[in-house]
Amino acid sequence: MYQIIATENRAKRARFTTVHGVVETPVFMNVATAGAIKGGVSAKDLAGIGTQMVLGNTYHLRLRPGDDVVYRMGGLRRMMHWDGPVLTDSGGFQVFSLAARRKITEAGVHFRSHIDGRPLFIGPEESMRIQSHLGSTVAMAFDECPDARSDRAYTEQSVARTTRWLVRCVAEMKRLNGLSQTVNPGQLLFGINQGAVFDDLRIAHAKEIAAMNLDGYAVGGLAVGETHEEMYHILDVTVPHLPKDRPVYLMGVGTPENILEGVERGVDFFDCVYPSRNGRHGHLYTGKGRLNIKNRRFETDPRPIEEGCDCEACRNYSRAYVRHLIRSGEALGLRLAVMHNLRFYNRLMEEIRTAIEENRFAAYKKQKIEEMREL
RNA sequence: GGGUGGUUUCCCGAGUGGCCAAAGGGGGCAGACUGUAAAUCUGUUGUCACCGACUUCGGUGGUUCGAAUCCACCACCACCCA
Repeated sequence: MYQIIATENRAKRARFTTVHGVVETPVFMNVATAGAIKGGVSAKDLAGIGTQMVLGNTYHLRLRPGDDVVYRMGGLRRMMHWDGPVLTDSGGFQVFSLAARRKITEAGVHFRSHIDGRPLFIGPEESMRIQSHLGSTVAMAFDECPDARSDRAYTEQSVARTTRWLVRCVAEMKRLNGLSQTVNPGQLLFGINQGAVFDDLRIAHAKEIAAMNLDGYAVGGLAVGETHEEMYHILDVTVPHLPKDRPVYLMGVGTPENILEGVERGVDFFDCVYPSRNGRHGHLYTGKGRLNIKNRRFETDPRPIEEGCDCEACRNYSRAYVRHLIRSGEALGLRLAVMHNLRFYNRLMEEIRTAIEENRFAAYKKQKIEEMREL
């Protein structure tokens, strides 16, 4: 159930109620592709930093440990000991990121495993079955995420195929949810809008999938090579054509600024590898901008990563220590850095929600973006 | 005391007459990363007045048009024999 609590222009503050818990939006989902936040952060750690929802991946979990294994272990949520809602991506993004190792057909996509090269086929039905096995709260439709620079002809036929795949996803999910032995009754399905940077294709596709009465709608195929201006423009023209009474999810995005811009354009859900990956690489977020903790200037910096942050790293350790740990390849360094970044993102979303409730999001956003450029 | 091998740019380590400011690795410095093939990848790492010049390969002297590379002596280091 999706309930809008407050709005400010197109920005929405909403509540998404699922069988696995309530999600207050706008929300940033923490990315746990293979069933864990990379960098040594556990589900229990997430509970302590305000994470509401995590994301897992069909392709990765299918390969290892296998969705049948996850199923036998009681589903991804139980296996990773996460009580809250989980969204699983469909493998659609891997059609893009593993472009060199796959072949697309009408039936689906033939991959070669990035782990051992073995063949793997995922089509709409397979993706739904795997996600059902994983026991996620929200399953994503199996789509193709084309490169932002794809030409119009390719994009047109790609979007048309993604739509045909969506019809099959809906049918298969309906079948799975209707089985008496179903793994997780009531699993939700989000559709995905595509169309690269072509306004008319985006709009036509949005209208087409909006009519399919899905549980939520994602805008995919963004932040894959186009400029920020193009991404914001696509949101401007696309989101208004998605159902007002369903959550909107901007897939894979993004930077704190991208998120603020997305919220302003009506987005509820975000996810991105940035906080975890950048954390592992020593790029730490603060309200005044991003700092590369590996830089020499932090060698003897006694301050916490960010003054006033309540994460484990900032409450207990200096920048100098975190710098040393990261540079030394210590697991603790990765963990502290990732925890800090996730806490930063979670806190940003908390502030955004409050700002919308208090009808001052526009001012908050403007000030936040300015402050984040101070470093 | 005798013998053999060695001493290369921050470190390790290639290089045995010109294509060498000198491979490669490490370390250092900086950058990239957006539904995670990513604890990964890229650039850079003698000096400068930097499309060119200068200084450098233990030290000094020599051979040569030309030396990190050849010769002599010296200084250290390693191992072996007394």
